[in-house]
Amino acid sequence: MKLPKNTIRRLSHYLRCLDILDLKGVQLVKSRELARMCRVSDSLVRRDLSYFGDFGKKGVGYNLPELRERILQIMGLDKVRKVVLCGVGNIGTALLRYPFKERNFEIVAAFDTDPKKIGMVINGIRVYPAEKTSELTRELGVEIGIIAVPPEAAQKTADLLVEGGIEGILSFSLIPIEPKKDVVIQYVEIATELEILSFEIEERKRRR
Amino acid sequence: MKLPKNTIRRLSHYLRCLDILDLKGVQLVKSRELARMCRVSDSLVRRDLSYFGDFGKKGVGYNLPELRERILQIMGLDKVRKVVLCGVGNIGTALLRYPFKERNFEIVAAFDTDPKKIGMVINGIRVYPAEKTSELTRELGVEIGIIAVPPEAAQKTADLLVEGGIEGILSFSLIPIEPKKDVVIQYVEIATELEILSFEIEERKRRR
DNA sequence: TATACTTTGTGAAAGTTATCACTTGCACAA
DNA sequence: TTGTGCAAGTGATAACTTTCACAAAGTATA
Repeated sequence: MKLPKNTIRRLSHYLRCLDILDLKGVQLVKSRELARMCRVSDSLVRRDLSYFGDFGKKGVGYNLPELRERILQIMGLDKVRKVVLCGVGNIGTALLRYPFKERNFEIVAAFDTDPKKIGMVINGIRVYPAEKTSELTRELGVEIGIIAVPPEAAQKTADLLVEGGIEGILSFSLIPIEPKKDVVIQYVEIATELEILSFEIEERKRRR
Repeated sequence: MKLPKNTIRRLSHYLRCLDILDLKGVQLVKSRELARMCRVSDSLVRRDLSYFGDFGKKGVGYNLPELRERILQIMGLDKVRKVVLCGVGNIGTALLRYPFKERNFEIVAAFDTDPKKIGMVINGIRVYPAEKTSELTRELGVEIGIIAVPPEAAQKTADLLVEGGIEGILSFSLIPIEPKKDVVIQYVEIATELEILSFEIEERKRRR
C-alpha cells in the first residue's frame, strides 16, 4: 500500500491528542474532534486512519483506548526500543534528559570523544568513548542511534552506528548523511526550521 | 506566486551546501552538483531556484557567492533578527548555546518561571521572569520567540509573546498552539521524528 | 417498526508537487 | 564564424495528496 508521507507524522499528532483525551477519561472520539485538535480536516483524519483498517463505528466514532493502542502498534511504539546517543555536547546533554521513555525509547548508552566527558553519568546514562560505539551498539542490541555531534563528525559517527548494526538514525546534524547500508535516517533540523520561520516573516512583511 | 511547501526547506538545505562549497573556495556550482549533495533531483533544484528569478547561466551553472547571497536575501537571513527564548529547562539551555548567530539570529533575552533560574546568565544571555515576556519583547523589538516550556504552559507563553508583538514563533512543544493574532508558527517535533523513525524501522521489518 | 439523525469509509474530483523532455543560450575550440 | 557540448529554464505530463460528497451503517426517539 502507498502511504502519503505526512500520514505517519499526523498519526504521531493524533496519538498525542489521544493521550490528552485519554488522561481526561474520554472513551469515544470522533474524526471531527481529533481534526480540530490537530488543525486538520476531518476527512483527512478518516483517510489517514483508513489506510490501516476500519477502526471506527459509523454513526458513533472511534473507541479511544482501542484506537490509541492500534496507533501505538502501527508505529511500533508498543515495545521498548534501545537507543544510543552520540555526542554529549550541548544538544546531546539535553536529549539525555528528554522523556523519550514515555514512548518506550530507552537510551542505554552515550558516546563522546572528549576524555573529560567519558565516564560521566547523566540521568542514569553512562558516557563511553566514541571508539566503543560499534561494539557496544551491537552488544546491547541497540536499534536506534541519535547523532548530536558536530557536522564534520556526523558521517563518521553514522558509519560507526551502521557498523554496529543499527536500524535507524535520528540526526540533529545539519548535513545529509550518506548511509553505508540500508538504514532509515530521520533529521531534526532546528536551524532549518528557524530559517523557514525567517522566510515566512519576511514574506508576510513583503505582502503588507 | 504559489510556492511548493518544501521549496523553502530545500532552499535552506541548498544554502548549507553552498556554505560548505564556499569555504572550499568554489566559485561555480551546477544544479547537478547541488542536487547530489542534497539528495534531490537536479530538475528540482532548478525549479526551486526558478521561482525566485534566473540566477544561472545556461551552459555554465550558478555563480556561487551570488547564489548564496540571493538565497540569504530571499530567506531574510541577510539582517540580524532578535530572538527571545521562553523556558530555560532542558532543551532551552541547550538552545541558549546553539550557534544561531551564524545565521544572524541573536537571542537577546530568556524567560523562566523558576525563581532559581531568574538572574542567571547563560552564554551571555540573561534570564528574566516569565511575567516580563510581553514587556521586554516589545521594548527590545524582538521578532521571534522560541517556546521551550512544558506543554501545559505553551499556549500561555505563546499568548504573552503575541501580546509583546512578536512576528513568529518556533515551538519545541508537542502540542499545537492556537495563535491569538496572525503570527507565523513553526514546530520542531523531536519526539515525532523519533516516532516516525520507529514506524519506518517497523515497516522495514514487516517487509522482510 | 419507522423516522430522523449521526458519523464512518471511500470513490471521484480537485489541487498540488515533482519529473520529463526539450528549447534556449552561453562557452570554447577549430 | 561555425560547430559542438553543456547546463539553465520551463511547458507538459505524471505522480501524489487532499477534499468533496455521498452511500452505508449505526444510534436514538417515538
